Amino acid sequence: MAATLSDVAKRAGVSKKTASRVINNEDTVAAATRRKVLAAIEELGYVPNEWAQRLASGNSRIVGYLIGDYLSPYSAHVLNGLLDVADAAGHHVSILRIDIDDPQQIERVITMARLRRMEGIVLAPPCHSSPRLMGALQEMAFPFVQHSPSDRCSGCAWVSAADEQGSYDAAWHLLRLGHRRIGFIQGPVDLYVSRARLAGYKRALKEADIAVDESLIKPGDWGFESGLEYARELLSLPEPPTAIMANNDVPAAGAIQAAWERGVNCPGQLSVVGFDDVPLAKQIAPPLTTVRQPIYDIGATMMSILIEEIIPGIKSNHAIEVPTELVIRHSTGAVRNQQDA
Amino acid sequence: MAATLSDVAKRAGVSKKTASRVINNEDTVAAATRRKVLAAIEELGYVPNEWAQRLASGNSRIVGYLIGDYLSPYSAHVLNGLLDVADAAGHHVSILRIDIDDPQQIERVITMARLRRMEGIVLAPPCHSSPRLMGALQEMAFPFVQHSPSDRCSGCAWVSAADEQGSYDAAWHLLRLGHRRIGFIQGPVDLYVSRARLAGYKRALKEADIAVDESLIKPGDWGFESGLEYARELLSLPEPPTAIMANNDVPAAGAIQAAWERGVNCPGQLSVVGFDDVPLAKQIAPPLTTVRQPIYDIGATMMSILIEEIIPGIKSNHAIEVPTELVIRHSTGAVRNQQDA
DNA sequence: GGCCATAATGACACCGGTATCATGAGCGAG
DNA sequence: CTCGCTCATGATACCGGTGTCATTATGGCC
Repeated sequence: MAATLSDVAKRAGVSKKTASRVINNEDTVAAATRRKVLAAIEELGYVPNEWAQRLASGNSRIVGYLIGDYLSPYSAHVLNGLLDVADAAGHHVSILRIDIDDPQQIERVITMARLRRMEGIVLAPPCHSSPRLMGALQEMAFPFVQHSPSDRCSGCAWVSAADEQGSYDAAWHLLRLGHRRIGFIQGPVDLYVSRARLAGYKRALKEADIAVDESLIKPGDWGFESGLEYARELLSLPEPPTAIMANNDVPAAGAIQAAWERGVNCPGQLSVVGFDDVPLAKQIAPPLTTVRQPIYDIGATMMSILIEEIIPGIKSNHAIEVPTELVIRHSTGAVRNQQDA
Repeated sequence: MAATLSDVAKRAGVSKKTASRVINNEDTVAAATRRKVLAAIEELGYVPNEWAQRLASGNSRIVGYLIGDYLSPYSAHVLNGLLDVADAAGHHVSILRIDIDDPQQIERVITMARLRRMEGIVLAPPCHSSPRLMGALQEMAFPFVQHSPSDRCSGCAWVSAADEQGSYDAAWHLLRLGHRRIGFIQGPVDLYVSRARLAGYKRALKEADIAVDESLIKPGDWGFESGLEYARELLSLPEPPTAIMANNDVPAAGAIQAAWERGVNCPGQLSVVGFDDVPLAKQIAPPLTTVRQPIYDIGATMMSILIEEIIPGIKSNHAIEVPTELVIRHSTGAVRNQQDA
């Protein structure tokens, strides 16, 4: 059906190899020959078969993007960055979705990676909380980059936002507005980012000479429901916080909804700060003050270092922390006097 | 490095073809032989090379997902459905992102599809508004499914939500609450879905004996900003609407924010209805009344019919409309008497 | 004019599988 | 015992490219 390299070669009156040289822009082809081959390609509408090329040349140029569960808006945005860089470099991105808690699925990842002859993998956050998976990958010497570091894997490559600093900045923003009781809704506590962001919050409080009140710190799972639920709990406290920081914009939106539910004005009576700056942040009312991570850039950077350095085995420092930026919108305001509240 | 089929065959003392038979579960292999081969596979840790299999067998099992611009939260959710079905069927999904307005990009799509030997393509909404692309695909007899129909392509396969009916239901919900002036923010007017949803709105108004006031109908582009902007315009009208329907949840959130900006209470003074029921819908305050589309299922259905019927060339009716469901949350309420407003 | 370096090209094996068809073994029937 | 048939298996070509290395043509130099 489709024209093959042999067809092109025959038509141009050259060997397969010479036709191949033209396609790959090798420089040892005479100008006249090149023209003949290009003409044949044009006439036949030839398009090479990538899979045959990859098989023959021995490099698959396929990288995996491993995400726990489903593709979220957040990971979709990371994926945009991954895809742009991968496309430009002629690499494919194969999406692997797994349930990280199921040990069998980890086998499946390894199998898929080998089945598809992937050359490397990008790991989305919850994935590198699995010691089994990390162990298996390291044992196989399988190239990978993590999105955010993990303490189980020292020396591993990662790209991450400056979580601790970002959280610290957000906390100081609230402190400067006069808030003294600041609630904190964490993400999954076994994740590095959750702990880093909590650490930033605590560092800021310490600098401001405010004792950490553990009753104001709640766990969470990055979901909307957890933000909603824990914010309700915080607002029900005998002495509720005047501000809530969430580890992520989605639970921050939950906190705003919790305030709305009971008629607590935001930012009048409750300030809320998120983290990430996903599209949601500016789509809610009030628009959310949040710590912007360059999500797209993190994706692009991970793919760059994976393709350019890690897969070729170039040694370099693959721990990249990118700065965050506090984006002040309308969900935060000066703390009111008690009688106003 | 990795064991090949030849290695397995050698170790098991059989021919490559027999080893291949075992791998593909062909039934003409003696039980004893099968055991030997399986043992060899186990010992060598053999995993077949999918690309070699695909090259040799002549079917690539690759399908494309073509989206305009970037992967949005909405298309990411469609993709989840696509991926689940594709994975189960052993197919790969290759994401193609293009700028639909650039004619050169259309060439690129065709080239990529041929380069990667894709067997079919799923087209996300804005893509089938390009007559050039559709023409090229039809001319090549390239298998594809559209997400939502397009009038430029009669007889083409598509899967879509019941847009007209969903919009009609939403409009009646508002009518029953007593609303007589209902603003409408459309999506891109050249898209089928935009027109279908507008048609449902008009049908409901007609049934309720309400004349369509064109000043209440605004265009839009599915973006948040357009919802915000057009809602501002609607609220600035001398006789503003008491409710706004948007073609999509994102601009509906924009409408809610526009109301918030000027202190218009939602749903007290303004009801807002969206469309799609993306996660955003329940993450805003007030939670959005919207028309739920089974987004994931639409993705899954598109992939199913593409793989099972369209690529094999089985004739059947590939125009599938899936029902929508009105989800009533808190952004809609009974219209108030004028003096309250 | 003869020699050698260099540029251009082709023959052929190979990547890791599958498909076709021939062949040999085993077995029941005549 | 032999024929004919089915079942299991293997030899070999092939998918559509790339890599290696040998070969041929060309040109510069002594």
